[in-house]
Amino acid sequence: MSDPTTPFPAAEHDHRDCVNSALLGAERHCARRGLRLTPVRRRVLELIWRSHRPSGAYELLEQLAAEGHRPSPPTVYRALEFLLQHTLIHRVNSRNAFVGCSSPGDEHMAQIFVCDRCGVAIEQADPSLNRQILDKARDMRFLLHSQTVELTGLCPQCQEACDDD
Amino acid sequence: MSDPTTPFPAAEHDHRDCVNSALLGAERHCARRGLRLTPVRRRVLELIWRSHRPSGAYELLEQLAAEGHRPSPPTVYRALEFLLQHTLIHRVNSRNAFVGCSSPGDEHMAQIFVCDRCGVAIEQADPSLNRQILDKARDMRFLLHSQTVELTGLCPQCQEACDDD
DNA sequence: GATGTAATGTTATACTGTTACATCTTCGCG
DNA sequence: CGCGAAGATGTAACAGTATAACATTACATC
Repeated sequence: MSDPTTPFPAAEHDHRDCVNSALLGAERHCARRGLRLTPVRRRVLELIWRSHRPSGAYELLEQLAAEGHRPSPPTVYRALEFLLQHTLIHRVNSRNAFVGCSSPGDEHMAQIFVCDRCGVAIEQADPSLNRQILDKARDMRFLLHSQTVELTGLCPQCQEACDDD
Repeated sequence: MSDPTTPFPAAEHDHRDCVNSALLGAERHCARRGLRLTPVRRRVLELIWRSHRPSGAYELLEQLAAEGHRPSPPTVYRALEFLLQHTLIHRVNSRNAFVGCSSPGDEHMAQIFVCDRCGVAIEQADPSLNRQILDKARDMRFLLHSQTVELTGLCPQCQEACDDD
């Protein structure tokens, strides 16, 4: 059953839609800004979007190697840097991994919810939470540059699965 | 001038007080719970409290080595694990580093503000921010286990310093 | 003092990320 | 077109972070 009360993707969702819209969004964003979504960068983005689970850099390296490219770490890290810089992906600091950004190219404050069990990470940009953080920083006279807000726990699907055990 | 409007430690604050109260707090907490604050663990905690800047594991290793201990990575990581487990320190995920916890032994949701310029990290447990996060998780039917909230930017002191440049 | 558990020592290795420099592509421009 | 500058990729070596696996020692309890 799909559950509209949670942003977590249903197990049976059509993931091709996710990939397509992510790549389309990235292409549009790059085209508009004259950025070069080169084959490596595009491929890395595609690999990251294979699932909603954050991918590690060396995991991506292996996947590229399996396709015959056999790139070296800097190649992948450079692609990741580009994708990060232009907000096509997010870095999940608590896991040293990378996940597709759901509003590509749009610089924004976001929270990332990561499920301990299935590994799925989803992004939320909750306006009132963002506001609260900005207010708090202002109150502290802290000039905010960037934020890492990562919440880990169990997604709704995995809670049900655990109950069944 | 000390500024009561910010929780960032003033440059000229008496840091011995910080260290003493941290160690005292840790000792009390361990005593009450029958935990063993062994020499290594105590020493690592002390080293972390040398400053308000998060320390890396290998930085701690070097400092221990300078004292003649010459421990190996697992020793330090095990001490860190103990200190983390009992909330005597926090891990700063965005830096792979560790900072002293200001309410030792008390499990709590905290936000960490890290200054890009001076490196100082301070901890805040803002109740309304915590509430907001809990509410958000509840709305999403997400069962929250732990959180990483790290905000980077410029502390008040460093903002002034930058203005002078 | 024997015994079981917790803590530490030791070696090796896995995982994550970067430096430095060479080469190649792309693109604007004369 | 050809040239030069900037951008992107290739390559090799290495730096930084963390853990696995197993041996040994210290400690508490009986």
